[in-house]
Amino acid sequence: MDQIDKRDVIRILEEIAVLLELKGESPFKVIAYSNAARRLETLEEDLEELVRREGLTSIKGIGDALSKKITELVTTGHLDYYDKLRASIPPGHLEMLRIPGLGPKKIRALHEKLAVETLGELEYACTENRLVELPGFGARTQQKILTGIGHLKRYKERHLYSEALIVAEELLASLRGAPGVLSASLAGSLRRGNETVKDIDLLAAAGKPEALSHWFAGLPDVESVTGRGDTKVSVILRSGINADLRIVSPQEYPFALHHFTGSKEHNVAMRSRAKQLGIKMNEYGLFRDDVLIPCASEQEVFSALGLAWVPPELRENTGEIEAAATGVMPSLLEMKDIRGIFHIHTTASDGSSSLEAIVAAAKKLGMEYIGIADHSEAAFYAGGLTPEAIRRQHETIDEMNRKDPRFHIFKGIEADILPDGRLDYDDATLESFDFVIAAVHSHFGMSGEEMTARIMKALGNRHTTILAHPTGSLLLAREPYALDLERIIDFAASRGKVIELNANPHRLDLDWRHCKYARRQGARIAINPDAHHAEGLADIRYGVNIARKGWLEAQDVINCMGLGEMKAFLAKDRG
DNA sequence: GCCGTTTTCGGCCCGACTGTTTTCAGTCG
Repeated sequence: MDQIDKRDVIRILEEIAVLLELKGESPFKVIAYSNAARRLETLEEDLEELVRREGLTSIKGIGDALSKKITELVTTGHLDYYDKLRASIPPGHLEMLRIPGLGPKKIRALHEKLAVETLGELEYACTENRLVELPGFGARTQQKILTGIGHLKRYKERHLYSEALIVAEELLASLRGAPGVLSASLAGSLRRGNETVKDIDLLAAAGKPEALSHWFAGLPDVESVTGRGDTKVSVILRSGINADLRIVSPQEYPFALHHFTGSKEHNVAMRSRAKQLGIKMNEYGLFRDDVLIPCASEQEVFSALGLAWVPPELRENTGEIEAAATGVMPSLLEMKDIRGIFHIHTTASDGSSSLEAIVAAAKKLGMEYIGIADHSEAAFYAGGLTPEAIRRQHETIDEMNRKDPRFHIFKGIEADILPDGRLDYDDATLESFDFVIAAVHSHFGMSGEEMTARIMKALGNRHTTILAHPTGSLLLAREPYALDLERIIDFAASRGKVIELNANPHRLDLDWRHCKYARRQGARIAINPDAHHAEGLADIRYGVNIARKGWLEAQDVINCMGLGEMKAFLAKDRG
């Protein structure tokens, strides 16, 4: 019997929903499965315990059929229904759902008419111009699919930072406990905190490299070994992520740590600086006239080149070396600077945690205040709030604020930016909030000019406090919409509007590449988890990471205001 | 698939866009 935990059950239910969609089942049946998965996500009781006492059907959204299936999964580790369903659908069809413009019906048509089962076959059919003649398809659809396949192929080679980090931190912990390891660290883009990474780079200092290399290749997480020498092991992990371990001597370690952290561009610039100083630099050390300059730490490596230590996040050759040469580095934002969290959804719209659960989670994170922002009315799909629902929510919040004066809940809304740039709700309703987050959730396809004008109009609205996820991109899934971001940032800065750095690990939008610009223009940033459940509040750490990468300091980020300052800030904003 | 003081069948998931059509199916948020 395979061991199955709650997460597996949730994953399988979600996959069944997708498979049923591909099969052309009733959309309501599909929703029933994904609903059940969501219910389990927020289940407080132990799932196994619940199964044992046959209490599953007491959960709203789980009836006889789902209860039986979940019970089978939990008790036997398998689900016959799921196995058969999976076997009946080509795996390539699941991937195709991620191509914009392709849904279950079109995928089925491609299968029936052209016998397309894999992404490769679909791409080939497009290049052969065979989609053009199919009913319901045409030249533009074919081109759109081809573009989508191109993106998908690029995305497949990369992983979200948050997902790679979990795997990498576990590996690092076991590596540090491995026999003979003196020091170990993450390296590469993961150590630099990039929003997506190609693989996991690890570095270790050890006396006996060949023994450690053997040990690493034999880890239970390792699916297969793609290369193994005395100083480098490359493996594919069970999670599907590639990992490289470099093993060096303790003496080489500081140099190797810098070298394998990169980025390539940073290293090139560092080597060029070293050369100017008559020093040769590589992964084995710094050498003057072929004599090693000993360094016990990365700090000393930088210092030997006349530089202050550069935090890994900044090593992208975007001015960090010049800054380090002056000896003054920015005092980068840290998690401990964050005192409040905005952009949180509750069960009032599409969130899955109650206001009470969110307050508890925020207090646990040491926050002084939060800002609730459920969806506005135009977002029907997300259960947007009617004016009546808003009134009720505000009463609840007022009551909670009265009961606990040491913690404050700000009343906000994530108001849709309508296609013409107006905000959802009339002025009187907007007036009733402490803050308004304006967000684009529809009509992504407009031209850059139109989109820029639309967003600027929304930013010009006196009620708008924050612009949500400014480019709408989803990492490894959806490209940003067309827009002139710099113009928007300039405008936001001139009107005292705040730009969101959405901390959801799938978004991380504002991009770190634009943070520095925003800062220079004087636009303030709000790091918002866009949380849809209480645990989601902790995603703020990913936003802090990106903010650091974007050179932001506590003074640039509104979340660092204390409660009193924030009250004044939002009050002024209303005026 | 689930649900039910409208209760064992028939709702549930709304509206707009896109690209295909010439009145609309499929996709998407």
